[in-house]
Amino acid sequence: MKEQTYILENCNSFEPVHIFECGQCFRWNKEDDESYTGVFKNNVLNVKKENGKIIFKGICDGNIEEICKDYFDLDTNYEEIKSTLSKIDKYLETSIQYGSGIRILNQDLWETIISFIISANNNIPRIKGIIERISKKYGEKIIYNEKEYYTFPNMYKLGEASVEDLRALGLGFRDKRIYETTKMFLNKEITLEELEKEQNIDILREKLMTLSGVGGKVADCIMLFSLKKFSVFPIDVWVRRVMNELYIKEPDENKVSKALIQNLAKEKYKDLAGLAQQYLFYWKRDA
DNA sequence: GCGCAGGGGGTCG
DNA sequence: CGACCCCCTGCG
Repeated sequence: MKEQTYILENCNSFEPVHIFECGQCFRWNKEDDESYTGVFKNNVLNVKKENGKIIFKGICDGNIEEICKDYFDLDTNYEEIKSTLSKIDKYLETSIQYGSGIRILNQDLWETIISFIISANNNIPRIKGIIERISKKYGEKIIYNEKEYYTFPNMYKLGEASVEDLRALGLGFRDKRIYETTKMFLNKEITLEELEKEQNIDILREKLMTLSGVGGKVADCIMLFSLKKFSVFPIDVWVRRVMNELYIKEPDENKVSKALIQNLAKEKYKDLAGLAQQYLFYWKRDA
């Protein structure tokens, strides 16, 4: 495959560091020149912001412009979203200024399911390492700029791994969960297609939660980061901390129930709660 | 430098 | 509600 280039101009809502460091993805790494290189589907891409232009360059399985438009969700109007959210309160206004270039990626459902099962009780450097090792062992190799990259394995390839194989890759207690979830898909107890077409969020959430290793938080991340359900509001320790600090002000944040935070988020942010979560999370986690 | 404790984007029983 | 694998990080 040949290298392709696509340049995006006049985009005020696109900042590589915001997009790749806001916690939605695990396979993008910063280069020495501040650009980011990552693998998604069968593509290896480098993304660089220079003089206000976004330069996409890499090896793509198809037309680079179409692939970028889809993956970076370039047809969604973030100016409008940010304007709506900024009017809600001063916290959101500040956080949006801080993370003005955040975009929610259109990530592959299968990869997102497995990645967020791995994320449970884990930290980002280790999550990235595990996913890299899985890809290296079960994915396809792509050479770009004389470096080796590996695609994330499909369910059939990952299905070749035993629980012991997974344990050897450093998954820890998540080995069994990944093994079981993969088997559920291979046995067609559940399909990616039925998840992709399900529009009812509550039903979708329940279906996802039948998977081993998928609880409420992971299900919400999958819906937000892969299925474009902008209204869902994943609550992790950071988001709980922020919401308590800003609005609830309970001395012991652990006493604040998830339900209370969910209701608050829905009431304040409505159908854009998931995006509000990203701005707040990125803002307060860095602080 | 290196060794060691502490803890981490939650889920499950 | 406690256990859970194992790196990764930060301190001594």
